[in-house]
Formats: sequence, C-alpha cells, structure tokens
Amino acid sequence: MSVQERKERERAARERLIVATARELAEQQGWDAVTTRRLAERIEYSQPVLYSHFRGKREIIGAVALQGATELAAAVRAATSAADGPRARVAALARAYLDFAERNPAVYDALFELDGGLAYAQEDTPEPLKDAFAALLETLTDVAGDAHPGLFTETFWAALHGLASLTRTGRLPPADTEQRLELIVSRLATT
Amino acid sequence: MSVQERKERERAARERLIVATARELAEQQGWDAVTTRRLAERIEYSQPVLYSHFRGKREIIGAVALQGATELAAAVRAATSAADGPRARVAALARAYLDFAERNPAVYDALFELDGGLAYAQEDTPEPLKDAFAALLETLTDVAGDAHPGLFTETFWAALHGLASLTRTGRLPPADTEQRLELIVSRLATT
DNA sequence: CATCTTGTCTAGCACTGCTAGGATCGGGTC
DNA sequence: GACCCGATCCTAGCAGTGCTAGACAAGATG
Repeated sequence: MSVQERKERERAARERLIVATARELAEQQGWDAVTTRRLAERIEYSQPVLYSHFRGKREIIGAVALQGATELAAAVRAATSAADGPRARVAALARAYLDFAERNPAVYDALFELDGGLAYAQEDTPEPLKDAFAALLETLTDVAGDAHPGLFTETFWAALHGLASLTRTGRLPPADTEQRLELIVSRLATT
Repeated sequence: MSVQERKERERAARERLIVATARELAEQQGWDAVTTRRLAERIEYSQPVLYSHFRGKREIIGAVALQGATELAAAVRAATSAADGPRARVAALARAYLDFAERNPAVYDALFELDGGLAYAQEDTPEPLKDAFAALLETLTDVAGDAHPGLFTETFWAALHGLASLTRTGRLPPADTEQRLELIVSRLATT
C-alpha cells in the first residue's frame, strides 16, 4: 500500500503544481496566455497529463477560483477583525475586497468573470465559495438595517464587484476609486 | 462620381450587415459562436471581406457595442422621461438598465464585459458611450445629494453593472433581482 | 524472470483569427 | 466597341487553440 500512497502524494503534488503554475501564468500574462501547451511545458509534462487531472481548461480555472475564494475570505476576515465598530468594519471589508481584486486580477477573473464551471449560490456550491460569501455576510449583517442580511450582502457585493470589474477593464478611471468606495459604504450601510 | 458613390453605399450597407449579423449570431448562440468563418458564411462573403471593413474580430465587437450604447441611452431616457419625481425616475432608470442587460445579453457583453477595443471615460471615448453615460447622469444628478454628480453616477452605474453581471453569469440567483434593485435605489439615492 | 497494468508521450483532429497571392470583374480611356 | 488597369474578392494556407486516440515504456505483481 505504501507504493500506492506515494503515488497518490506525487499525483496530488503535481495537481497543486498545475494549479499554481496556471495561476502564476495568468497573473503574469493574463488568462489568454494560459494555453494547455504552455502550461504543460511549464510543468514539464505533456499536454495529456493535464487532462488526467482536470476535465479541461475550464476546470483548471475553477481550481484557481476555489483557491482564490479561500484567500479572499481570509483577507476579508483579517481586515474586518482589525477594525472597531460596524461602520469601520464595513469600510475595511470593502477596501480588502477591492484590494484583493487589484492585487490578484487573474484570480479575481477566475472567480467572478470567467467560466470555471462552478455552481454559485446553490446547494452544490463548493465550500470555499460559500465561505467567502459567509465572510461578507458576517460583517454586513450588522449594517443591513431593515433589509434581509443575505439580500443586503448580495447587493453590497454586487456594488463592490461592479466597481472592481469596471475599474479593472478600464471603464472607470482608477483615480477616484476610494471616493466611490466611501460613497457605497456610507449610503448602503445603515449606521 | 455616381459610380463611386454607389459603391460606397453598398460598402456601408455590407458593413451594417456584418455588424447586424454578428450581433444576431451572438444573441442566438453567444459570442464564442461568432467566428470569422461562421460570420463570413452568414453574410455570404469570404472571410477576408470582414478584414476589409474591420481590423479584426475585436473591432466587430466594438461596433456592436457602439450600437448597443445608443440603444441603451435611448432606453434609459425613454424610461426616465415617463416617470414623475426624482426618486421614481431613478427607479425607472435602474429597471431600464437591468432590463436592457437581460434582453440583450450579447450586446451588454460587448459593451461592458468583452474587449471591443474602445476607450472608456477618456477624451477620445466614442460619442455613443459618452452619451450613454450622459443619459445616466441626467437623472442621477438630482439624487446625488452632497456627492459629485459624475462620481455618484459612476458609483450607481457600477452597482447596477455588478447586479447585471453577477446575475447574468449565474453568480446571483435571478429571483430577488427586483428587491436588490430597490435596495440600491432607496439607499444610494438621496430623496 | 515473464507478464501485465499503469502512466506518459507522440501525433493528430477539428477548430480559431488572420493574411498572402492569384483570379476575376468592372469602369475609364482610346 | 476593344483594351487595359485597378479595385475587389476568393482560395489556400499559416500558426495557434483545446482536446484525444493509440503507441510505447517503465514499473509492480505473479
């Protein structure tokens, strides 16, 4: 059995390598540059090896997205727990979210822009995604006011996503991001 | 000269045909299905003809986007002008925007999701895009409160785009769209 | 040591956006 | 009306894409 276990370990390690390499390549040159050939070359295996781990490119994007979801949740929780008072925590959450999107554009794309074959907002939604939403919910519930916490969180999230998405694709000038953020926080959140 | 003019007319007509066909194909089967071969076949010309009108596929997407911007501006203006009072006009604007995104998903993608090679929020931004933003600005200025009208419009637009984008890609359940919309309108707009 | 499974690679498919070069058609000139 | 020449269009092809069938070799098992 030890032999089989070793093989499984090696296989798992290679899978992590694939995901890490795809993510790295995407952050460096964008997702368009992440082709199965280039990815295979970078991990020093042939193309078909990728398909013994993932059904296709879409699933690789999905794997990067799940990794990103975990990190996003952690980033949001770290930021909110370091702030005092509901209002300050919401502002910290918003900044942490936009900061994550700016620092990890490819991961953000994998999560919220591209098709990674993941189910969102359903029963079979992967745990990391549920948890990332939960991280938002924890802080935003306190400022939902008379709105349903889940619905409020969805709406607040959508506003943040709109800012992140439009800014990153050059549709909004990046200069006034902070002011837009403060506008969203101050108006959407009930004190 | 008449001959040349006729040729120019025919050429312009063919260009409109290309754009209309690309849009139609995109709405029917998504932008991925809009390949230069399929597009060429539908307009009953060979592929290279496309490149005598547009630099490449990106520019075709851009042409569809510009068409969509004009229609979006018209839709927003029609909706807002039919409502009484600033608050009702804002709600009408938001509904018209989301309605446009839902009815014309491919056009919406061309405008705000894909790369059509257009400049946004700059001096050399095409007129239809500027005008679409102006259509939002006209109504939203009245409810900007103490915020700068332009900045407020950008922020409100981002919130709407977030809703449209996340809903259309299956990241938000479509059921409660109306409630999220009302939340945005009631909290972002000052009465 | 022979066998057989497991894993990997080579080679190839059908498709993509895009382009070079040749053929053909039409208008302008004699 | 005949010719030429330029504009216009198409055939064929390039390099690249995601993905897969089948050959092959290395390893574990008897």
